This record gives sequence, C-alpha cells and structure tokens, in this order.
Amino acid sequence: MVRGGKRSGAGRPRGTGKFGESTVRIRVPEGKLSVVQALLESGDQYALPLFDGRISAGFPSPTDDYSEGKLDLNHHLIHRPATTFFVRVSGDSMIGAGIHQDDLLVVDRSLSPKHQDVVIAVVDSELTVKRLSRKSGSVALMPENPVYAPLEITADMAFEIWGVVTSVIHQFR
Amino acid sequence: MVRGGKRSGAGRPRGTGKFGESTVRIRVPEGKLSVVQALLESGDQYALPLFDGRISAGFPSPTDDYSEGKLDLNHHLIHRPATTFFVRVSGDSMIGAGIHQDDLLVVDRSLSPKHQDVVIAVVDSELTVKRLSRKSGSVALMPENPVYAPLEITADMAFEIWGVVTSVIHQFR
DNA sequence: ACTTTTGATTTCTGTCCCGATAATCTAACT
DNA sequence: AGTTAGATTATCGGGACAGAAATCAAAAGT
Repeated sequence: MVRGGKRSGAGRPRGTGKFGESTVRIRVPEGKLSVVQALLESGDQYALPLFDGRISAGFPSPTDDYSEGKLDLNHHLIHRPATTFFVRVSGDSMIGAGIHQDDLLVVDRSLSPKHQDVVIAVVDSELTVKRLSRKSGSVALMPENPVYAPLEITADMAFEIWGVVTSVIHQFR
Repeated sequence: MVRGGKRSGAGRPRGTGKFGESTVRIRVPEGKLSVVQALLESGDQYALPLFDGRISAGFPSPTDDYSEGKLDLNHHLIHRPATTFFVRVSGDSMIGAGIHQDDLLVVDRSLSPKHQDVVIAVVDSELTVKRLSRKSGSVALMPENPVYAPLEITADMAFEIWGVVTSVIHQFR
C-alpha cells in the first residue's frame, strides 16, 4: 500500500539548489547587496580569459574555449594586499627598464630589496624609482637611462627603501 | 510611574548596527561564505593606496594618510569586463612601444581600432600585436622594432582585428 | 539644579521554524 | 518494460523570536 517508505538515498539530493551547494543565511547591508549578488551569481566578474600569444595555429577566436584559463589581475599582480601600494611614475630615468612617465608601479613593501631589484626609494626627501645595486659592500641607485648618472648612497644621506617594484603598467588608452 | 513611554524617536536608531545600514538576509553557499564575509568586513581588499611620484616633498611615508586615494587595478584597467581579455606576449616586435616578451596585454574587443592604436590581429592564422596604420586608405601593421618590417594588409590576406590593447603589464618579480 | 540610574522602547543580529517548491526513490499501474 | 503516483528529503524565502544594543525619559541621587 505504501509507496517509497523511509530509506536512505530517498528525497532530493543535497546540493541540487541554485548554487549546487548547501547554503548559509547571512545578513548583508542593502548597499552592498548588488555587489554580493553579482559575486555569487556570475562568479568573479574580473576573472577574464587569457590567451597565449605563442599558440596561434588554427585561427582561434576570442569566443572559443579558453584553454589558457582565466586570470584576475588583482590576484596575479598583488600577492600581499596589506603591504602593496601603487606609485605613479614621474620622470624617465628608468626608461631602459620599460618604465615610462605616468606609468603605474605595483610596489610590495614586504619584499626584501635584493641586488638588481627595481625599488622605490626616498633619498633626501626625494622619491625615486631606480635599480638597486648592492655590489661590493656599497649601495647605489642605478638609473636605466644614459642621460642620468648612478647615485652612490653614502652614510650622510637620508635614505630609505619603500618597497620593491613587482610590476609596471603602461596604459595606451 | 512609567518610565519612557510610547513615543516617536525612542529606541535604537536605524542604521546603528554592524554595517551602519539596514540589512537583508540572503543565502550564501558555504564555499563562498568566507570570501563574502571578507568583502563585507574589510571592504575591497584590493583597493590599495596610490602615491604620486611627483609629490615627494616632506619625506612622506607609506604609512601616512593616502591623499592620492585608493585604486583597484581591475576597475582602473578593465572598463568592460565582458569584452576584455588578456594576451601573453610572444616576440619582441613591439619593444619600442614598451611591450616585451612575456608581458601581459589587456585587450578590449569593444573598442573600434583607430589609426595608431596598438591592436591584436590575426593575419593568415598568425596572432600578432602591432600598431595599426590606416593612412591613406591602406591598412598596415607597424612593428616598433627596426629588425622587423611593416606588414601591408592586402585583400587576399585573412585579416582580423581581435581588439585594441589598452594596457601592457611587465612583471619584475 | 545637575548628574546618575533605571525602566521602557525600538532596532539589529543571528537562528529557528515553516510552507511551498523541487528532485529523487519506490511501489503500483498500464 | 515503461509510466504514473505517492513518499521522502532538500532548497528557498518569509515570518518570528530571543538576546544584545542604542536611545529616550522619568525617577533617584548628589
């Protein structure tokens, strides 16, 4: 007479809802509701497809499957958000390293500056970006532009390294 | 005898809770609970301070107030997420434009390619990044490296522009 | 008269409950 | 064997509730 009956495995399976997973109820301020819902419904809006320029056979299309995977700029370029900041470049003393006027630098304060690192330094109250040289016990800031001269750091200078430049971003449009 | 009494204005004011705003209840999948809570409690984790290299007086410190404001790379570099993708650079034909081997390009398909734009193009099944020239009715792809020659586009070529390069990102570390 | 205490009131937050809906299983039926 | 219908269990969103928090106003204290 009875259909079914109490048994394991019966009923709606878990994780068959909208999110494919069990859910928790939380309170969200009204102002941030839209961004949270966007995060939930469409995943990370800024995880965008990455193409490898080396693979160019077969006339691929941007609408194809993205076998190279997806990339989020923030995650890719910023490893420690708490110790990272940006600097807008002034001057052309590092043009040989691909750092141009008005470029944006990503700087991490938590990295220990090593020989040949590009660093943000303050020398006598002046903010500069240079390549750090630690050769033979002396410290020097090396520009990458023949117009400028290397700057040897001496004990009487107010010298501080703010951080190590991890990336440079140049905008065309 | 009665203290207080029914009246308007009494009671806890609205918006005095944890979020300073009225809240709504939503369901969040367990797996995304931590990221949603991080978004709510600490704001945008990737909105980082921006310094202007031109302002260098007074020996500022990264721990000072950030009068230049905060910047989010995704918002700053990606205006239309739906039509934007990344390309990893292969080759050195655009080194004069600051585009090096293994750099990351941000490409927007929704921008109409104009004269002198840096574009991602497919010519005869080959993916290239070049500066677009539309002078005098003809179309050409101009490298920025004297080792390479300009490529004039003729009618018999399979030619397609994938998008306009809006930024180039070079990583040091 | 001024300050402090105390109860009343109202809102916030997290949790529980519940009905409607949805998805699956098993028995009954064709 | 294939279909149908009841049983079972999970999801989803709304209502409700207890405890905490914040404010008001009267009462009590100085």
